[in-house]
Amino acid sequence: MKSKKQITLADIAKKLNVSKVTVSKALRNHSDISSEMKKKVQDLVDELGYTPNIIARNLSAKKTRTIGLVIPKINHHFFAEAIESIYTTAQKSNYEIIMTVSQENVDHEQKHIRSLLAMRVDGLLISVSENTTDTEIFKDLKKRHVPLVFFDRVIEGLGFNCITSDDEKGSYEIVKYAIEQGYRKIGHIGGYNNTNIGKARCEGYLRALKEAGIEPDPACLICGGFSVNDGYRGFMNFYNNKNLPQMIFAVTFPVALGIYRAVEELGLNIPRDIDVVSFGDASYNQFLNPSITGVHQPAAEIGKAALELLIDQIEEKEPIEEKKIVMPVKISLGQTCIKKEK
Amino acid sequence: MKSKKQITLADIAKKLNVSKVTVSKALRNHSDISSEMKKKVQDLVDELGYTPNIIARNLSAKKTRTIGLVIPKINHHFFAEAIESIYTTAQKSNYEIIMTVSQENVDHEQKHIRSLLAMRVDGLLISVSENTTDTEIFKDLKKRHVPLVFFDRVIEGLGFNCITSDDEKGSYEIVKYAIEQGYRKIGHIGGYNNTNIGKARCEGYLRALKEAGIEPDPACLICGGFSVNDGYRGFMNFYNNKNLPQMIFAVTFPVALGIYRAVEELGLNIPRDIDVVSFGDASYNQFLNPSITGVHQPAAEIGKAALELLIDQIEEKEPIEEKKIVMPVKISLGQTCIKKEK
DNA sequence: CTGAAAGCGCTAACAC
DNA sequence: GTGTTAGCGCTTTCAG
Repeated sequence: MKSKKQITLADIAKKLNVSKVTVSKALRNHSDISSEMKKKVQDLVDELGYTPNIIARNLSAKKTRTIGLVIPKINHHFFAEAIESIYTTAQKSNYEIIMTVSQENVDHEQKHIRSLLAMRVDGLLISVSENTTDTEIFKDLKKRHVPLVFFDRVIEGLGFNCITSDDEKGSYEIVKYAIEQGYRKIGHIGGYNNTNIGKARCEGYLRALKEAGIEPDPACLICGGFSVNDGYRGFMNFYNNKNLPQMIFAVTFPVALGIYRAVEELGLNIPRDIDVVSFGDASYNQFLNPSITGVHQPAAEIGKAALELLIDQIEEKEPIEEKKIVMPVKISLGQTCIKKEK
Repeated sequence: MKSKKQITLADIAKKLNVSKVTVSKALRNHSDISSEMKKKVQDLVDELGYTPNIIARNLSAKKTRTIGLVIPKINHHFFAEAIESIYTTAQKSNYEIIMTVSQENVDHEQKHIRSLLAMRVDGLLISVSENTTDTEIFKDLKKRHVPLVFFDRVIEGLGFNCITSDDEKGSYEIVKYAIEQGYRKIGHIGGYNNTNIGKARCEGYLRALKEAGIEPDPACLICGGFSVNDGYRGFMNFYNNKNLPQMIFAVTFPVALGIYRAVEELGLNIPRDIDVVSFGDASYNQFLNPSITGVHQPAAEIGKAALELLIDQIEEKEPIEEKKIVMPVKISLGQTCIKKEK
């Protein structure tokens, strides 16, 4: 802000022949100040276009009413929706959000956390990158009593509150559903097992298979990331190994899109040649060709709940005890995974 | 941050029996300080887990290396992509972004601008809401010499730099293309004419019609917003008035999706009963049924260019003279708007 | 190479 | 009601 000169409290105090304190209080509508004084101050403020310096205020207040948000990606329907909801919620509660994007990169993630700490945010809302395995930095945050809530991609056991979808159950149910439709050879293009969601979704998948008496075939299980490219690569992998399952359970919606891309490139067809279900969805799913049957994730609710929990923690100053909130999910039917005639 | 007690420069200075200044300089790797001293400082910093207080630094530096970003929506492919690119660019240039979302609401927009100003961001990157008509606040920013760049949804003539897609030309070309495919009765579900993009896209549409000797039919032109719901409502409007064109040019990709939704609900079919082209696209467009033929917008490039321009302005302190950058667009073919046999 | 002093703009605590 | 004093944590002169 390289204006000619920022107007300060002192400027307007001088013009009014009062002290800075009077002006400061008047601005914050303090009961100390007479209403005439308040009016005089307000008028001058409007006239001069004075904008209070929040930085100075925060410095002396030692809090910022600001939340640091760390997410792996923006351009992914789940996160876009969660973020939007976090912003809406923050606005209602009069908090500012400083969002940072790790791009699934651990170094960025750590750098961002440090920046946010340096900016003295009142708390942190984090969804970790797919490569985050080192928990040192979080243990350190715990030691420093930094209010922190993990959402979606969480790290348990560190004493922080976590909010996730019911990953295991959702996965179990969608795979069970596929089995009920007559599919037997069901593959999984999954995430990394070091992430809670990668692991839980894989476990749900395996549980459904076992429960149906289907022996899981390791060759049908590919682990990688959560992006479109990971889905693409995963499918190509199956294809090149001449090991196409009948049905693939994609760990995320973007992974499913990656499968779609690969399938299209290869001149194959869904569901004729290969069928797909996924964990997670998108508002435009209904317009896909074919639309995907999958697990609907309450992204907005998760974002909102995470922020509210964090704010409680910040404001009520309660001792932080690890609490895990699991949001229910449900299957949403599309044009894939239709009953298979044997 | 309600830690037991934040460690400050003074703490580490005392432990080292030197002054705060020495520590401060050592931390910023100032040439004044001996390397032994620097090492001692660094070691203690690591040991104590000291995190510098950026707020205090910013207060005395009178700048923040922070950019304020104001956008109307997140969950819209254009913005999601632009934001992602802005964040990546910011990271490279070592700037922090504070993003705010107006939700297409003018009051929020103004409130956010004021907050960002109060936070003393070094500059502002803005894409205005669809309802923004009052330019007072921007004139005020101009008076205060606040570095500001508009992108996509811009306000011209105020002396700020603007970056947009080539809205008029892109619209002209897609409509011209539709005409070449044999469509004559072409409608437009457009945005508000008080926005640059709504206006320019409508103008391009009209120019193409006129050039082809087609008299524009006012009944085929519906103005509204840029969202999925606006597309839905627009289409229902046509339908209820029993005035369906052969082809609709949607002002944005979400508007096109709204049309898709309405069409599906009514049991109609694209392109059998009604055809659609749109301005803007999405990475998942290729998987839509049918995929849309439309104008491809370089969202990431626009975001990047906007931020770079802003940073130049902030750092070079050049006098700000209005500059308008128009990014070229191109038609991307999908499954709609296929040659029509008369 | 190091440090003392002053100040960034605001607020809390306590007088007057 | 209003003002004085004393910081918040850091940086920038400018002496030493």
